[in-house]
Amino acid sequence: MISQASIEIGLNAAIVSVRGGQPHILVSREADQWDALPYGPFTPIDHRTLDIGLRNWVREQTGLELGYVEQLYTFGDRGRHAQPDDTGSHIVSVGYLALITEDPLEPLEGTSFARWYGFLPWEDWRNGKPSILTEEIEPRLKRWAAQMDQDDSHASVLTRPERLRICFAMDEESNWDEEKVLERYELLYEAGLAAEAKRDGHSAVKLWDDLPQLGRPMQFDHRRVLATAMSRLRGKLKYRPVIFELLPVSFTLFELQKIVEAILGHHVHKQNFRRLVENAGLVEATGDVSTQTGGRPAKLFRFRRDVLLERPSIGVKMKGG
Amino acid sequence: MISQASIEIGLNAAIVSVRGGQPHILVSREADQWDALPYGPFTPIDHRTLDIGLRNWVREQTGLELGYVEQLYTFGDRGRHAQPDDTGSHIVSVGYLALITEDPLEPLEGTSFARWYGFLPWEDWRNGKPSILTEEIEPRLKRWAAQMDQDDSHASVLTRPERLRICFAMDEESNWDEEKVLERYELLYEAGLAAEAKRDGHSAVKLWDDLPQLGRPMQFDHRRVLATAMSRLRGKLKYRPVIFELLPVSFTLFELQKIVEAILGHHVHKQNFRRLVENAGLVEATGDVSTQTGGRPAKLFRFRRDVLLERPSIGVKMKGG
DNA sequence: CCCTATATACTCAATTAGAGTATATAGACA
DNA sequence: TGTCTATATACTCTAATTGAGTATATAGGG
Repeated sequence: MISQASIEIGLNAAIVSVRGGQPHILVSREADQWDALPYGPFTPIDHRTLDIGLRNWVREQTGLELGYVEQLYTFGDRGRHAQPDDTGSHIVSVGYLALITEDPLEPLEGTSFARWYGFLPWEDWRNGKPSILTEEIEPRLKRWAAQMDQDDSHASVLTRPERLRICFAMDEESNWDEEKVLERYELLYEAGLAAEAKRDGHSAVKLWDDLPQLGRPMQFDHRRVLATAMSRLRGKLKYRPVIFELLPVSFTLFELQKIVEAILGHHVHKQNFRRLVENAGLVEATGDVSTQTGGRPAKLFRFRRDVLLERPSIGVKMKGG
Repeated sequence: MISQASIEIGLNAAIVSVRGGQPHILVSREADQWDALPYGPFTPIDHRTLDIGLRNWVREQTGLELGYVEQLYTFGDRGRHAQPDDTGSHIVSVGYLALITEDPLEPLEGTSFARWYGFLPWEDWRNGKPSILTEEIEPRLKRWAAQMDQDDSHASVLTRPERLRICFAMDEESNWDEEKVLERYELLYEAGLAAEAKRDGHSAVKLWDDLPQLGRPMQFDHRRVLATAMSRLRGKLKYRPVIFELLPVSFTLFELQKIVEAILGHHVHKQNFRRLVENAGLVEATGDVSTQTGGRPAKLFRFRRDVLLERPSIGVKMKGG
């Protein structure tokens, strides 16, 4: 009698915090289950806007008070494993990115912080090219690109080798683009190399029999949300001063640099980084110094809130070094 | 007996096309009603993803086959006039941006193309600073900034004068930031200067009695979606070659420039624009020339699709001139 | 007092961006 | 035919930005 199944709106948040030089996200972890992002339904009765709804259940569920929050994307095929005969309610999920500082209070029972490069290990180039790329991913992607079935020859304007080149820099001239996190994950999913693809019954998985775990999988489409968050944050860093949402009120320039590197997944040129940050007027000295650095004491800085009033585009653009 | 009202997902699209030097959007227009964006519900039974759903009902409703499509934002307070006692279904709306070329076929009955600067006239600086700013908007915004009520003294980290400075460049040093389209519309709404604010019973409207129409209003929150689309497109132009989605297969560099200027809302330096576009390898000469230009014949170019395989970030960054 | 580790300052070349001048080639029209 | 006008296209110049490197400063540890 009902012409369409009911729809539910799910909000899930990638809540990012850098601790001990590693970016982490808040996950709910249960035995024998993949990790999941904090998730809550949107109830328009209680909350006027999506943002308010998100802040509320995050507070209830984790005890955290979110500061910076940004909507990422709305996915209609949550988990991608809704079957055609599925009569239950359909879930549309709205992904969010939230940033918090290395935090005083521990999250509540059932949730914990997990390293985000545990889920997407090929994204961390701080110690050189990750071996998982050379040893596991690239050989399989090459096989997948060579094997061209009719099924999706029309699926894209680009061929599979071209897509590998763009997303994974799989030839000599190409450069690894740190912002293509989502594109890389989607491509791995499509090639059947993400455990979620197997769960969803994706056809490409039949190519592989002894597939190792390529990054920790997550429930539903949460790894996709995480990849979206990483893409967005890596991009936004370069033209908005969002990085300071991850830092304490006062910090040394080297601490700032380490946080930036943790997010970008590669090193930056130290001297140029200092120049950029200081010339852009992003920070001001507090007058204090930190002697905890192991060498000459470092001046402490704070974020200059006035930059919000100044130039429209400002951030920490910087390529490797 | 039901603990929450049912939720409906609405998809609406800002379908942009430049015709005769003016950007237009497709609207459905009825007598005695404000214009609305093409709107359709998302039915997960029929369409696996939101994008597919969008393309489908746009085809049915307007006869258009969309090419480039990009999700903008998901709003939970659609129309913002849902009352607390509203027992009907709640609508979450997902905004989309779509780009089509100046089109051969006319849209179906009931829909038509409307100039987007008709809705947001203060955004078009191609003929200098719009008079609506100096004569209507700025004096009222100054009054609104000066009048500080307790209601929202805590609403923002920035004061009202600071926000005016950032969004509307309302002092000597500040520059108009063409990408802040959404922020400007939101501020006008908040100041009670958008007709939609009056419709929604916003308290700030009581400041004004003889308020002229500041841009054509739209139904629901559609002018907000349009502003989001304009912001996104103006930004994206600068680092992705999306502009070509609005152009025919072959074009002169001046035609390309005119389209860019139409979107950005200001003029660019002609010689530098040429240099940028050619050096970036965005286009290649077709070998033909166009004598329709009124002066020396102009070489015709086409978009070089190979750029998609090359540099990760490429577009037409260019400030006024 | 030297060694090491980090902080901070400064230099230099290559590239890019903003603004302007100069030249080329069509049609219109005297 | 020649000149005017309008547009197209090429080139110059300067300032700012970026990528990469060298040099110097100041702490603690042995």
